[in-house]
Amino acid sequence: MPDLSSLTRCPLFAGVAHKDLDPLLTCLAGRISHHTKGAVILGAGDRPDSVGIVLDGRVYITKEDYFGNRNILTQIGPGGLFAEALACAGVEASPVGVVASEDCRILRVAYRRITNPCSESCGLHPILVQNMLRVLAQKNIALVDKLECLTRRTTQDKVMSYLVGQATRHQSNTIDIPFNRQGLADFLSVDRSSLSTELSKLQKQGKIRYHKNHFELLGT
Amino acid sequence: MPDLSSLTRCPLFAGVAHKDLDPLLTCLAGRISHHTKGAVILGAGDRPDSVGIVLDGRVYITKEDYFGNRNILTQIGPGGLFAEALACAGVEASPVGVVASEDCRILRVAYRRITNPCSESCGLHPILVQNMLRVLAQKNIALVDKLECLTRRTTQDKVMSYLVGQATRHQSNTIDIPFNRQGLADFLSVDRSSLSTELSKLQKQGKIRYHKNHFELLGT
DNA sequence: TCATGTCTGTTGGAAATACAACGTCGGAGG
DNA sequence: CCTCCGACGTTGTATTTCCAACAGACATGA
Repeated sequence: MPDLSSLTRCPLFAGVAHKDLDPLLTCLAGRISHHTKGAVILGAGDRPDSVGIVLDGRVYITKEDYFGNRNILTQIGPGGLFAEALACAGVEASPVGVVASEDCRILRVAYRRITNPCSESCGLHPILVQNMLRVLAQKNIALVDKLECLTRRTTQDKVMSYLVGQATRHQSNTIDIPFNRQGLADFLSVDRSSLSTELSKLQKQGKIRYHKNHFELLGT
Repeated sequence: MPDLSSLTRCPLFAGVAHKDLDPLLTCLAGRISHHTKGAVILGAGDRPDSVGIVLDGRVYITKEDYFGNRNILTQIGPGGLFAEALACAGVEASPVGVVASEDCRILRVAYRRITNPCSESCGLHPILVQNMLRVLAQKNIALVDKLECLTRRTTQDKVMSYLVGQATRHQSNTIDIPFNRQGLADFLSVDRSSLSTELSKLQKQGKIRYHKNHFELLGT
């Protein structure tokens, strides 16, 4: 019996008791596959008819731009999902690729098996569907939040938009962000040194105060 | 019996026969409300526990930025959904507001009623859930596509990223885009005249050819 | 203690963008 | 036919950002 401990961290299986996991997987016809570092798990252009779940290791989500450069969009670790939006939307050809960034173990579940209640009425499908809805919706909200930062035209506005968004979410004027400078710059799609410069300006203008990852909004 | 003709265009009710709509709505406990132009349909901070569907008229989705400016994110017409991601994600306080941009009629359906099968087993809930998954997933993909354009740092890259994305989706090197120049500039968050300038440059460089809304990619 | 590496802020020149202003084109309506 | 008006492209200038290089702070480990 394979090690499924990562699934307890997987939002798709939230609310499913550990003892129910194994029978659920046979009901879902989940297939576990192994991949060595660098192996292509889902190729760009393939039909993404199943949801992928990372059990061990990490995978890159990649996409080619118009120059032909393969670009890393994000990295996903144990318990993480991939290709779930593509599967739910019924996309024919995946616009992105999935590549093993380390040796990894992947669980694949056919999308139809999740939504169609199984004959034995195991009763867990409604939970999975509910979870899937929540996952998609939360990702949706996160994407909109990021978009709101990126639509700003100046670096100052982008940073302030990000910080105010975080502060609103935490209901507080002091926040600890999960990025270092380079990470924040990448998130906002700006140059790191430019970001540092603009942060200094904002501090001199009395709008914010900060030290490393800790920020304080100084609204009037 | 109210006019529900807009619902045939609503992706949430795709695949539901017209004659089934009325009983389905009573089963969903859908409530129809009227709003005059400018009325607040969902206030920022309210709990979005139901999905909104525009039957007639149009609504704005608005959000305040950190200056206190109320900003219009998008406009939604007959058959369109709003607050669906917020409801599915179980958000406590809405970060956006919904305001009637014209006199309008709104149908609200409690989120739980959609996912929980009704006692009379009307059999349509699985269709609704499937539709909801598809709506969220497609919106997800659209957001990622837009993000991919906006993460580019130069206007040329943003435009090319957009055009190549559209061309890939249409499987063709010639595309008619649904924007005029100002619309495209807004979508890419750049200045309109700067966009025009960069488009000229791209044409002189022999990378694209265009006339009004019609574009042609001249890859090698 | 010293060497090393990482993270951060700063600086100056090059490049890109925003912004305002203007000319042209083509359609709508009198 | 003419005028008006909006969409589009072009130009020049001010502003902003990028980019490369460097310096200081800090942690780690020999």
